[in-house]
Amino acid sequence: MVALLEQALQKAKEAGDLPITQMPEITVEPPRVKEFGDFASNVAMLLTRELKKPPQQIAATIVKHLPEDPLVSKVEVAGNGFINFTLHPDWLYDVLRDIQQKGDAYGRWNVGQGKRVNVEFVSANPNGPITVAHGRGGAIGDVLANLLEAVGYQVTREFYVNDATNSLQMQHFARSLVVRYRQLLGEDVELPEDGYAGEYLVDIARDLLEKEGKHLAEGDEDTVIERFRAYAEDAMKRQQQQDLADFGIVFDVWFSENSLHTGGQVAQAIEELKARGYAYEHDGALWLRSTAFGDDKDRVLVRNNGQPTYIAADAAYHKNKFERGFDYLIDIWGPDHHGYVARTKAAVAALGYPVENFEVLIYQIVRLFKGGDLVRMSKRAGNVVTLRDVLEEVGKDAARFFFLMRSHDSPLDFDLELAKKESSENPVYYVQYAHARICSILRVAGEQGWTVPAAAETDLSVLREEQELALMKKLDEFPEEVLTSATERAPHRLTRYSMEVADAFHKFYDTCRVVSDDRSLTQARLVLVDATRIVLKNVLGLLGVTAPERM
RNA sequence: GCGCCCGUAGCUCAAUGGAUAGAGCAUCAGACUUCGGAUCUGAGGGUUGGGGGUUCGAGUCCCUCCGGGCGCGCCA
Repeated sequence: MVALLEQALQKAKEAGDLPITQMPEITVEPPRVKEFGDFASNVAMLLTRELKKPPQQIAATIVKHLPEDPLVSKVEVAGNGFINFTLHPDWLYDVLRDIQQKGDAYGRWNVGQGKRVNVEFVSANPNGPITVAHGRGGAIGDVLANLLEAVGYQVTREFYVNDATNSLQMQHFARSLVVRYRQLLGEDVELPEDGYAGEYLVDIARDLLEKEGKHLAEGDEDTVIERFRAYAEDAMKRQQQQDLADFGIVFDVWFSENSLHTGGQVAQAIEELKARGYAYEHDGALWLRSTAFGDDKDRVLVRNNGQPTYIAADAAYHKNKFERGFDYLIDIWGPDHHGYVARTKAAVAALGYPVENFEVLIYQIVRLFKGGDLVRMSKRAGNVVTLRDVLEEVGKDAARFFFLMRSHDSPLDFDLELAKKESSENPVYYVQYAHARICSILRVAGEQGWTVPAAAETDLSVLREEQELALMKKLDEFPEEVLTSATERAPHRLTRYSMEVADAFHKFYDTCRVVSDDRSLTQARLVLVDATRIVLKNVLGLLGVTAPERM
């Protein structure tokens, strides 16, 4: 279609009908309203400025020069200048053949050409369980990673562990654990003011007591704190790994912040920043000149007590990622971190790395609802709802799907009651049901001796019902949808698309019987139904949601 | 005060600068002697927060105002 339009423009130009100097970027898209045909192009409008003529007139000229094509059955110029193409249904039959031939690979691209992308997400501190908020970041990151792989990138999923032993948080965390441990021993001690009130610490303390005995809190304070810190952190990390695995996320790399400190990489990054002239001494501290790269103020790299700050470690971390050979870095952060985007980008730029290859995606908050009621959460009070709570309540599939029903930059209301419902109100069931229903049809067909025939050898031209054509068009959109979702960093588009496919299928099912006495119609519909199954399986696969054969 | 995100149907949200702004839920009215009714059909419902601008065309881009969320540490 694009090629046809290009030829038409070229011919019109040569004929002197359209004196254009520069070829416009020609795009073709399915129109909103199906009466306008199968594909539409807005080239004529794009040329109005240069040609100073109304778009309809330009469109008419283009159409006059449009070469004949056996696939195109009708070309019309709309009143506003759109050029609308109606195609012979044959092109849709090619879509089915394409799907059947490619199978799992239908929807995949190679635009990434094997370039390496590091997607860093979740990165929860090792001082508490994975929460629902992390769950959202997890779903976004994991599915974005799937999408990038699908379009041809080589992706590494990475979790940054904020395990710097000297951080205040980890110190408070360790102290709180010591208190819980002593309480279990019957001592009358209370949590410090900045302590962690969560029940999970009691569980860890109990575990510690059982496995290591009751003498762990003896000895000088620093030794005790460090002992408990190391134990708690390890236990926490294992639990996080398990929770995420149960959520369907397996990281390739768990990167330790502490290793940057102990390995000298933080110090090295600081030296490099100094050498490049982007670090300076002031008030006894060392500052990063982040304002040189658009930040509102400069940031402290090394405190006046000699301790490096978080941003120093982050500079070293991103430098490390580029040094590991990644072409692109994508960080996925929670809403409370958006203030750190500018300074982190500044650090990357100051170190001389291509900042345009470093993206940060900020997702917005998650509010949990139970029926109509908001579930209140507060980390300080220790009543955080964990990802595990949600998984136990609604299951992995519903959880992942729900986290991806909204754009990442829109707040998300997660209704636990709805996610649990086994009815059409629940979109994840709606989509899975479509898949199970297809499998059921194929089973029944199989029992009657039918198999899905090779599409290339099947007469598909009997597929003429409106619902059949609509379904095929929807299946045709899949590869484009994958590409857009990946490049726009919009994994949530997949949930919507999956619902549209399910919708188109259910409408087809309602009007068209697959297995019938009509041999050629049955064969053609088996191809269509199986192609739908493949697309549903592929899109659910990208979402990390199972495609059940029975429900 | 400054920065980021958001404001679209009763509710929750979609919509590479394109045509008559779409879904789901909710509400109301309908449809199975059939391969899975966890389904389908239909109806009502809108000044896209207000006002300016950019252009062939703006929910989308720019300015401004209003409203909401979050962040503004030598914490991570």
